[in-house]
Amino acid sequence: MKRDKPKYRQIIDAAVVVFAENGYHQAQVSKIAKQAGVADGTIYLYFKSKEEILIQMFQEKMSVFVTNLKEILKEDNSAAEKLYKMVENHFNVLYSDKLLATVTQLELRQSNKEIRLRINEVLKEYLSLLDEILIEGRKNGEFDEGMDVRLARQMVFGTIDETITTWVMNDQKYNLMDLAPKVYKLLLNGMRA
Amino acid sequence: MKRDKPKYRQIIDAAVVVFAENGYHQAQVSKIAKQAGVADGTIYLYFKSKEEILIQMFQEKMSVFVTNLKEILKEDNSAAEKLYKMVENHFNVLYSDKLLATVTQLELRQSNKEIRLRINEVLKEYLSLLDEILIEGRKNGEFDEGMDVRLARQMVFGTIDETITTWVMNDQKYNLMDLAPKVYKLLLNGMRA
Amino acid sequence: MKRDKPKYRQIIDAAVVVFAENGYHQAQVSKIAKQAGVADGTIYLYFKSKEEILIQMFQEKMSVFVTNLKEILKEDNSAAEKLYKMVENHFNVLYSDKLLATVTQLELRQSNKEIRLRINEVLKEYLSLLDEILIEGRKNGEFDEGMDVRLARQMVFGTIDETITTWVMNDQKYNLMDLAPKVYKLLLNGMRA
Amino acid sequence: MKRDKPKYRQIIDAAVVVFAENGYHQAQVSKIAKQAGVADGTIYLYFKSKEEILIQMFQEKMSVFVTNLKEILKEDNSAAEKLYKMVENHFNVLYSDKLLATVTQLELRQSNKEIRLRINEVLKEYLSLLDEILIEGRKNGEFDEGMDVRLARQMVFGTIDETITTWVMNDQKYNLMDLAPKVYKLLLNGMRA
DNA sequence: TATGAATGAGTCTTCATTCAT
DNA sequence: CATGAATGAAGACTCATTCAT
Repeated sequence: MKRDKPKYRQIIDAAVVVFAENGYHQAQVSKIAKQAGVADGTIYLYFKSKEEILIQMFQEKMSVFVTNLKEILKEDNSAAEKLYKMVENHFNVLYSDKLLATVTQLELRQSNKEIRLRINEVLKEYLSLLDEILIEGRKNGEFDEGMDVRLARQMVFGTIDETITTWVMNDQKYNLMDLAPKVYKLLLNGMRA
Repeated sequence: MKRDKPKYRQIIDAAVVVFAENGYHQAQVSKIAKQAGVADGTIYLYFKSKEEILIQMFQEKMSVFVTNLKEILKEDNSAAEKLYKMVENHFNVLYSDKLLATVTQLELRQSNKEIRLRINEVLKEYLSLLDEILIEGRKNGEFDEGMDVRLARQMVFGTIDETITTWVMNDQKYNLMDLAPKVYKLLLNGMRA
Repeated sequence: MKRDKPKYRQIIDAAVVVFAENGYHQAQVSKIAKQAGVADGTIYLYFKSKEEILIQMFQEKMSVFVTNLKEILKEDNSAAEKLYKMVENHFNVLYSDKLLATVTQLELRQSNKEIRLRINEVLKEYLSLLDEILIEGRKNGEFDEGMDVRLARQMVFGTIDETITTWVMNDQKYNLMDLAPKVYKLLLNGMRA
Repeated sequence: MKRDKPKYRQIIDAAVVVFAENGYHQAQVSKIAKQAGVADGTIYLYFKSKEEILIQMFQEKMSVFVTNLKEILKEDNSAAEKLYKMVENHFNVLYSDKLLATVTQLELRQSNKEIRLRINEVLKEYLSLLDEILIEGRKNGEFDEGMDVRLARQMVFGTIDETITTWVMNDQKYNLMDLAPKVYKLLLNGMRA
């Protein structure tokens, strides 16, 4: 399996650094290769194209969000508590890896429509897990029974996303983690019965 | 004044079409010129660069949002009602001009960081007006007095933005306007005292 | 006659300024028009093309050299004295009009081969007058009777030209006129019997 | 070292041909690439820009003049003999490579001021060696002790340059080498004590 | 005569990808 | 597996010239 080989990881990690430091359009394959310590051509032994690096990088990194969220879902907590942990986790992953935050919130979005559609595919699993929380909360009366799950999910994700993007655009100069409880409270109110 | 000349408008309108149909990076200046019915060089009599077309187009179109929102603020209504009208207006403007919706939600974001910073400048006026609603509602007790206005604004804008982007990504195949009251209700709950 | 109309002169004078200040390749027709205080299109009522401005400008300015040199030839002096006055005049004209010096020594030479051939045509009259001095001097024994007039002319003109070009390239920071007697002496020696 | 690779030389040689045949402004990079038998992009693996080709080409070719002149200076000859050999060498190098003569005397000068300043830098070494001859001759009494070396150098170089340029402009239709002794004699007279 | 808005041909350079070694 | 030299397609922008007014 290619993904387990050390060069595969080297390249993915190099891509995060190069995208964060140079922006999407200045992230040439040769820069990524240099950062990874391999030859340009070697990239193509592991990835079909430059776009593929981007997508696989996103998949790799998203898997952390998904893995963590699955753990959160397994715990014996209320839907509200799960929601809180989900928000906190989302903030925490990007707060802990500021390069990654820059890449996901800014640079990645400069890719073309087709890539972003594929990125959205990757996001879907994460959003489904979020839906599970929302459905559970609606069923057990924590959230409003008339709540539209799809819209609620868009509110949760849209709010989180906007909050983090603003933080990144402001050069990450305030403490993102301080916002987690406040964002949670706002969102919870929105959905409460 | 260049902005009042017919060719200026022709080019702006052509740019919306070409950006929507081809995406930012496939929107060659020659395509825009052809769509506008002018020579390539004519573009540069009205715009300093291709990027400038994008920014000016955004400014022109954003001014509709701002103008409408200013009207809404003048009316003698509760903050909640103003919020409702704001959401409805935002949805309506993009629902009424589906090409524009594609451009603002998808294509515009492919531009580089610098352009997006300038676009954000334009957005600021709109977001300030939104803040006015939120502050008014907080003051008169409609919204929670402990509410963080900046976060609330990010929730409102983030939710609206995510909702519309999802609609565009789904090829605008459902009726966006149906979502306005529901989105409003979710947001209002979030902020209610 | 077009040459007598005021706009013709305005444009020629503007061209000297614009060529000197911006260099040949940055001397756009629109800049010349602006400097001359006329519309772009007006240029083409007086000149067939941009190249034509250059050539006519050179002709106009060269005529000063020629007129002065004709006066010098008429005077009742030895060939050596005429040569001295010729050198002095050449230096003086360009020393007195530093913009013109920049144009003739640097900017004009950036034009293409065809233009420079036409400029050389204009130079020919001047060089023929120089030949007259050389032939006279050779005939009356002032200069070496075995002297090749064409080569001697190339020495005289080449030396003058190189001297002035060096002065211009050094930002005209020393006094060109001080060099006239020394250059004359060098050249005279070269040709003396 | 890039300069030792065969493609580097191929491109330099192709550039001489293309510049000579088409002139500076009609010497498109794609023409040079075609003439060199490489892809357009390959040019940029060896040269930073089109201008850089010009400058490096000039440096490569000028080095022949300088190398030869250094040899001449080493020989145990009078300053006058060295001057003669210098003139002869200068004529001979360009007489032997008529394409190069066209490029140095005509096409190179069409480049902009900045490039010509860099070209002048390259010339300086050559002119310093010429100065050595002149100073030596002045010291040992061969040349006039009151001679201004800078002016004498400008006479020597200006005369040579003008002679060769005239020869090139006349389509190199007479034998340049025949002029060497005559030019030498003229110059020597100019400087003789 | 004079204007100046409009035209559209023309080119350097970048960089993702390939392939001979 | 790994290399990195070579490829070549693609596009924003300038500016001399025209022509309707």
